[in-house]
Amino acid sequence: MTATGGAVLDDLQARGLIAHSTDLDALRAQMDEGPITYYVGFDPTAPSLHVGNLLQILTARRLQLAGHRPLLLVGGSTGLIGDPKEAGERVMNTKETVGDWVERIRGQVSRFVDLDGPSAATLVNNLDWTQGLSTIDFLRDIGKHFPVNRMLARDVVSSRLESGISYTEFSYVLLQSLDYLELHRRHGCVLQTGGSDQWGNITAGVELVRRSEGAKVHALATPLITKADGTKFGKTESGTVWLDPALMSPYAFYQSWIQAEDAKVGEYLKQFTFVPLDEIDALLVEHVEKPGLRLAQRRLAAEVTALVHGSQEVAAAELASTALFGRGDLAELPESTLAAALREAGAVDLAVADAPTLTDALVAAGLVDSRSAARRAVSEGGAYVNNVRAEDPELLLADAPLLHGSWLVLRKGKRGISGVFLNR
RNA sequence: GGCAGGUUGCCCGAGUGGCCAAAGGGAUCUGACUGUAAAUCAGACGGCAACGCCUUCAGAGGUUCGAAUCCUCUACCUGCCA
Repeated sequence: MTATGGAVLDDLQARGLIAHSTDLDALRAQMDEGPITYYVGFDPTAPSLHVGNLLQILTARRLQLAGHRPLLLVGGSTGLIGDPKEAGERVMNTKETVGDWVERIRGQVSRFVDLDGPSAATLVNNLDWTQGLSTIDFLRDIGKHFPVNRMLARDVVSSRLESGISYTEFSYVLLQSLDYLELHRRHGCVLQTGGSDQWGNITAGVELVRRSEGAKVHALATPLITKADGTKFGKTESGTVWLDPALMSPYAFYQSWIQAEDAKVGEYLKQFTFVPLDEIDALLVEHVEKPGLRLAQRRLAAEVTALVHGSQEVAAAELASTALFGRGDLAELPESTLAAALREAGAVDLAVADAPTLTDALVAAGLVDSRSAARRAVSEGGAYVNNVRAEDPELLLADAPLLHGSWLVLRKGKRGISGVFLNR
């Protein structure tokens, strides 16, 4: 944890955070000589960062804790262009939208690092050096270093040649490479980190710095985080796991980690938390003995939620989770606890006057997409009221056994929970 | 510019006049088992005032008692020839 200099690379490696790298020994030697400056970039493609980005922020934080200086780049210009992805051409967002997202993401990113002190982080925006750049200068100074035959050979690009790729996206790699060059010139940056999906862009930058400055700079890529079945991590049934509490409640965020698979929970603990490795190993031993207790998942959820939302939110999420998923009788929970738990998990207010039925409530709570789906859930035995399986989709909520006179706990399946507050 | 083929539900992909809300697979959801895990097995999977009705098969129009299926135009994609 307190590794400094180049030893931090051992920690990264032990945590399974290095999937690709340039010359690691040379990097280590340079880090041992003194603090280095490194950068990681985030493109504003959404109003918030997600857990995939979190891994990058935390990796940057680990390096900072080891005494190195982070440059956190939010891509005001690259976000306007769009990194080519296999799925196809990206939707172009307006400059206003991207500008707004840049601000939000700068705010998110800066919470995870120290902005003061000897290894203070600096926030940078690549709009600063692309705004005034003329096309002619760009093509002469940057473009000249990029052989099109090699650009075409890159996996993402070649996979897009069939389906089509715009010149805009094709050019993206030049901009990201330019970022590295600029940061090298302006800040002496000698390391870029990022996800393995960025490896091509990152090494292109390394190459550009070498060609135009004759300098040897470095790169590290974290692995693609996957679930046990090999699919991409960071999605729940409801979509992306966002860091912004406005887009995903801390409770839902906590839940997404609680549901981590046994086969993966150890990896996640190493990659997404600062818990010392020996402590993680000890925890995993315990977890293997008593997997049913889900100790590893609980610790993981608590640690990551604390990093992103703070320990107060962890307490609230834990309280809500224990209350709603615990073995105890819901009716025995004090009203304040129950209400707090349900407000945390998400609750809807319905009026007795509207004579809402179970079907209405399932829809209103967003547990199902349609009334058909609500009826289906009931007929499949997948709908529960106060943890008791419901039989009748037309059940009037007013006739249900209300907790403390006005609350119901609605559940669909194993994990979908919502509260209903019935107004009289 | 010419010729040929294609555009189907979340994705892939059958279907070429009625038996089609549309095969099959994937994803997803639910149940059983269990631990808010995985694997396995089973079921579901357009909507609704629901044994019926409504809206879907790129878009618009047409033929027909009846179209995803036939015709016309438009848009986009692919291959072959210039």
